[in-house]
Amino acid sequence: MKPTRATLADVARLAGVSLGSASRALSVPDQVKPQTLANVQRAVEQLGYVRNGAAQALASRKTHTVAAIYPTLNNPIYADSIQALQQTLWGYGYQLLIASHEYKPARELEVLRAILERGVDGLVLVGTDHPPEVFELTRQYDLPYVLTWSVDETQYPHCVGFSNFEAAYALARRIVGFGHRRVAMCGGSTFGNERVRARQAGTRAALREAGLDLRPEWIVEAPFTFEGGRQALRELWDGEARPSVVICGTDLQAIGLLDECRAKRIRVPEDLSVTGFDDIEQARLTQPPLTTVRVPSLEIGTRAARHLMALIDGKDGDDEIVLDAPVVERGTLAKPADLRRSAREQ
Amino acid sequence: MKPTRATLADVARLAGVSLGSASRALSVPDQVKPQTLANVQRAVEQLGYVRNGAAQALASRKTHTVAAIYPTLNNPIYADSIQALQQTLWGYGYQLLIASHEYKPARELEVLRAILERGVDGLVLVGTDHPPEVFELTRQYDLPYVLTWSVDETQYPHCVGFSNFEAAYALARRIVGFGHRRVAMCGGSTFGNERVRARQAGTRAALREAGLDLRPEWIVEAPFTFEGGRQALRELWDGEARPSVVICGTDLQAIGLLDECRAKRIRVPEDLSVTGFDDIEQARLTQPPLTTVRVPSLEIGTRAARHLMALIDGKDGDDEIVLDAPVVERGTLAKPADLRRSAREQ
DNA sequence: CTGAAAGCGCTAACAC
DNA sequence: GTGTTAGCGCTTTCAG
Repeated sequence: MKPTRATLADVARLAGVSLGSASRALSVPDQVKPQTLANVQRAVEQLGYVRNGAAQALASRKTHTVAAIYPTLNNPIYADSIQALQQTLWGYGYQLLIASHEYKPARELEVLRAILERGVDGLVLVGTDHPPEVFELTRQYDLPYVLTWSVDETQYPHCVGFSNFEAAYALARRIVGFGHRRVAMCGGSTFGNERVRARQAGTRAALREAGLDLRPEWIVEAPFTFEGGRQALRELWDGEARPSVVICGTDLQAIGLLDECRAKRIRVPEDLSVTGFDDIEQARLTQPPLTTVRVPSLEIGTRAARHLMALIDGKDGDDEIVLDAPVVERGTLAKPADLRRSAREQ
Repeated sequence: MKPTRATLADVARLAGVSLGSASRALSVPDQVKPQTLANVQRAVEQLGYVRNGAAQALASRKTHTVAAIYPTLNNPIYADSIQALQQTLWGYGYQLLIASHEYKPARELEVLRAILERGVDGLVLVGTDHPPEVFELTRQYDLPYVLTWSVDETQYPHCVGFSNFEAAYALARRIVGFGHRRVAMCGGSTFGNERVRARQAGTRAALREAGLDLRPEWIVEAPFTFEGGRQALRELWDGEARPSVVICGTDLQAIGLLDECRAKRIRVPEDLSVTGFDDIEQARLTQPPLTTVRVPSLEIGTRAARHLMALIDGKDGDDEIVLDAPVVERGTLAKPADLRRSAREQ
C-alpha cells in the first residue's frame, strides 16, 4: 500500500544523487554520467516513479499537450483526422485534448478559454474563419497554432489544408462539362465558415465561365448530416423548378440525399446528379457510388501535428502546406436527362 | 503588449486584497464578502487574468481533466460516445483527453502511463478486459475510473454499458427463430476483448438451445472495418460449405460485407442473411436496411461522464448501470432460402 | 471573513 | 557533470 506517490526527491535520495541530477537524468539523459543515469533509472524502477505533470508544467511552462477544436466529431472525416493527429502527436510525446464547437463560433471561444486555462503548448483549429477573440487570445498567450482544412481567405502562414475554392471550382467545371445547367447547392451555413463560402465562390466562378449562375432558391442551407441531405432534397424537389444536379457540402449530406432520392424514386444519375465532398469511406458504397472530392484528412492530421511540433520548437518551419483535393468521379454524376435524350436522337 | 501573463498576485494587489482572498474569491465565492468579491472580479477583468491550470493542479491536486481511452476513433459508435462524453464533461467544467489503442492491449498500457504522467482526475475505459497493469496503475494512483460498453466478465461496480452476452443471445434467438441452421460469425479478435467473447458465448448459448453449434471454420476473425467485412465474406463464400447467415461484430463489417455481396451478386436476404451490431446511422441506409443491435452509445457517454463525476466527488454513487441493447429488425435478416422454398411448396 | 505563510513537485540557473 | 537553490502560480492550513 503506497500512502503517497514517490517524488523526484525520493528517487534522488534512493539513487544517491542530487535532485538536479535526477531531473536531468530524466529529461536530458546524455548530460549525466552513465553511472548516475543507471542509478536513477534503477531508483525510478524500484519506486514506480512517474513524473508529476503539473509540477513539470509549472516549472518548465510546457504541458506536452496540445488541443484541437473541431466543428464536430460526428463526421468521419474529422474522426480520421483526429486519429492521425493523435498518433503523430503521440510519437512526439504529446497528448491531445479535444473539443468540438458544433459550428457555433461563440462556443469555440468558450472552449478555447477553458483550454487556455488548463494550459496547452499548441492549438489546432479547423478552418481559417474564427471569432477575432480567438486570434487575440492565441496572441496574448503566445500560443502556437495551426489552421487546418482550408487555405482560403487567410494570410496566416501556418495552414495545413487545401483550397476549397479550387476544389469546388474543379468539381463545378466537371459538372458543367457534363452539360448541366440547372445547378443546386446543398451546403451549410456560411457563418464563421470560410470553407462553405470558398466552395460557393469556386462553384460560382466555374458556372460563370459557362454563362451560368446559381439561383438563390437553389442554394439550400442544411445541417452537415444525413438528415440535412434528405431535407435539402425535399426542399429542392418541391420547388417550382428542379435542378439537374445538386452539389453537396459533405458526403454525409450527399448520402442522405441519395437515400431520399431512393425513397422518392428519383433515379440517380438519370433524373438527378449528385456530388459529395470529403470522400469518406462510405462514399463508394452508395448505389451508384458517389462522385465527390477527396479530402486528405489523414494527411491533414499528420502534417498539422508535425507542423505544430515545429512551431512549438521555435522552428518556424515551412509555410502553408497546400494539399491536393482532387475530384473523384464515380457514378452519381452524369449527363442530365435532356442531353441524354438529344444525344440519343442524333 | 503584455510581456507576461497576470498572476493571481497581480489580481490581489490590484484588488487591494490578499492572495488568499483572491484565490477564494475565484474558487469559493460565497466565502468572501461581496465587496471583496466584486473587487477581485473587477481586477480579473481589468487584467484579463486567467488561472494557471498547472499551478492550480499542483497545489490542489485536481486537474479538472479526465481521460478516455478508446479502442479506435474510426467507428462512428465511438465518435458518438466521445461527443456525448465531452459535452457532459464540459457541463461539469472538465476537459477530455482522448487516446486510442487500436485494439492493442500493450498500447493501452503505454497510453495510460503517459496520461497518468500528465495527470487526470478520472478515467474512462472501454470494455472490462484490460491488462492487469492497467488496474494496478489505477489503484496505485487512486484514480477513479469507469468501464464502459460492457458489463460482461467483471465484478467491477462502476460499469456503464450493456450485456453483450444478452444482446448477442437475443439476436441469435431471432436468427434461429427464422430457421437458420448454418450460422457464421464475423467478429474481431477475442484477445483483450471481452465483448467479442461475450457475444460469441451469447450466440452459442442461443444456438445450443436450438441444437446447433458454431462450426469453427465459420468463425472468422476480421478487422472491425468495411474491409474486414468484405474479407470475411470472401472467406466464408469460398469455403466448402456456405452459411445461411453471418452475424457481424459491428455494423461497419456488416456494411462492408453487404457491399461485397453486391459485388458477388449474392442476394440479401434471399441467398444470405446478415446482421450487424451497433446500429450506426448508416445501418438504415443499406439496401436492404441492416438488421442489427442498437447500442446506446450516446447514453453510455453521458452516463459514464456523470458517473465518473460522482466518483471523483467521492460520492460512490449507484453501481453498474446496465442499459438496454435491443435487436432492431430491418431487412437483412429473413428466412433462409431452403425454408422459403419449402414454405412455398406447401 | 481575511491575511500570512508554507508548500505542491519539478526545472533551471548558477556555482563548483 | 553535479549539487544547490530559487522559484513556477496557486491552494490551503492556520491564526486572527
